[in-house]
Amino acid sequence: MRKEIEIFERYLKTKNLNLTKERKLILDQVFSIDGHLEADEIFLRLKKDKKDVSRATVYRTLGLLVDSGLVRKVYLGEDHIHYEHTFGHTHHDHLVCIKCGKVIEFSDKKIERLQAKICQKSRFQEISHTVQIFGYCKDCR
Amino acid sequence: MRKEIEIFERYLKTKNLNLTKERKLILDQVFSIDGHLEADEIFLRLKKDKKDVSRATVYRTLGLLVDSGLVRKVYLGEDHIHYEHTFGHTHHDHLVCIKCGKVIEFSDKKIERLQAKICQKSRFQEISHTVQIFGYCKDCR
DNA sequence: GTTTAGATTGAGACTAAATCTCATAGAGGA
DNA sequence: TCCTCTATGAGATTTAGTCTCAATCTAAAC
Repeated sequence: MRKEIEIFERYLKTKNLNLTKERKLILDQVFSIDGHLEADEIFLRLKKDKKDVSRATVYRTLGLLVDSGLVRKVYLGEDHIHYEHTFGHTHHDHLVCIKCGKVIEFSDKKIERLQAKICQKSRFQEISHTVQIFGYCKDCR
Repeated sequence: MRKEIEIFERYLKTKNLNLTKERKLILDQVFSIDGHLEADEIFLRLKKDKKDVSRATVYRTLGLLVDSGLVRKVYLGEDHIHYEHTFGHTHHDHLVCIKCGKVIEFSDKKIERLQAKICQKSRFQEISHTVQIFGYCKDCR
C-alpha cells in the first residue's frame, strides 16, 4: 500500500474518521497529478473515469488532505485556490509567469532560515509559508 | 495635490483614460485606510458617506490601481483578495495568524536579495512578490 | 446477527466574490 | 455642434466554494 494512503488513514483515525471509497478515489486522483491542481479538476477527472464523487465530497476531502499535511494550498495569482501534494516532494516555492502562466518551482534553504529567524523575533509559530514571485519567465520577458 | 493622485492621473493618461470623480473617490478611500482592505469594504464605506459608486466601478478602479503600481493584491489565506497600498509604504510581507487572523508585517533585505538571485538563475524578470507565513501569533500559540 | 450512534454521501440550494452586459451619460477633440 | 470613445450603474451572470438534509453506511457494542 502506498505510503500516502497509510498516512491519510492514520490521520483520519486520529479524528475518528474512515478512509472511505470516495476519499480513496480522491486521494489517488490527487497523487496521480504532478504539479498544481484545482478542486474542480479532480471532480471532472473522476467524472470522466465514471467514478462519480460529488463536488461537496471533493472539497471536503481536499480539506482533510490539507489538514493531514499531505497536500497544501497555494495561491498562484488566479481567482481560485490551487493545491499541490507535499508528500514525496521537498518543500518549494514558486515563480509565476504573469504572461503565459507557467509556474517554476524553486527552493532555498537560506531563505527558509531567514524566515525562521523572523518568526522567532515576533514569537510567531510558523505552520507553513508560501512565497510567490510574479513576473515574466525567460520566454516571455 | 497629493502625490498618489498625480501618479494615478499620469498612469491613466498613458492609457488614454480620465481621472473621473468616481475614480478619485475610490483612490481617496483606498489611501485613507491603513493596512489591508477588501473591495467590498471600499464599496460600503463610500455608500455610507453617501458617495455612491457602483460595485463594478470599485472593482474596475482597483484593477487600475493595481496596474498603476499604487496598490497591490495580497493573499491572506481567506477566500477573497485583499489589497494594500504600496505607495508611501516600504515593501513588506506578512505573518498571518491562522487563529485570530492578525497580520503582522515584516521586511527583510536579505530575503529580497536571495529572491533576486533566484530569479537571475532562471532568467526570470520579477515584477512583484509576496511572502506569507501562516501560523500562530504569540497570543494564540 | 442486531442495534445504534455517529460518520458519510450526493443533489441541489445557497452564498459571496467578482465580472459582464448594455443602455445611458459624459468628455474632449475636430 | 458633432462624433467618437470613455465611463458608469443596475442588475444579470458566472464561478468557487459551502451548506442542508435525507438517505446510507460503518463499526463497535451487545
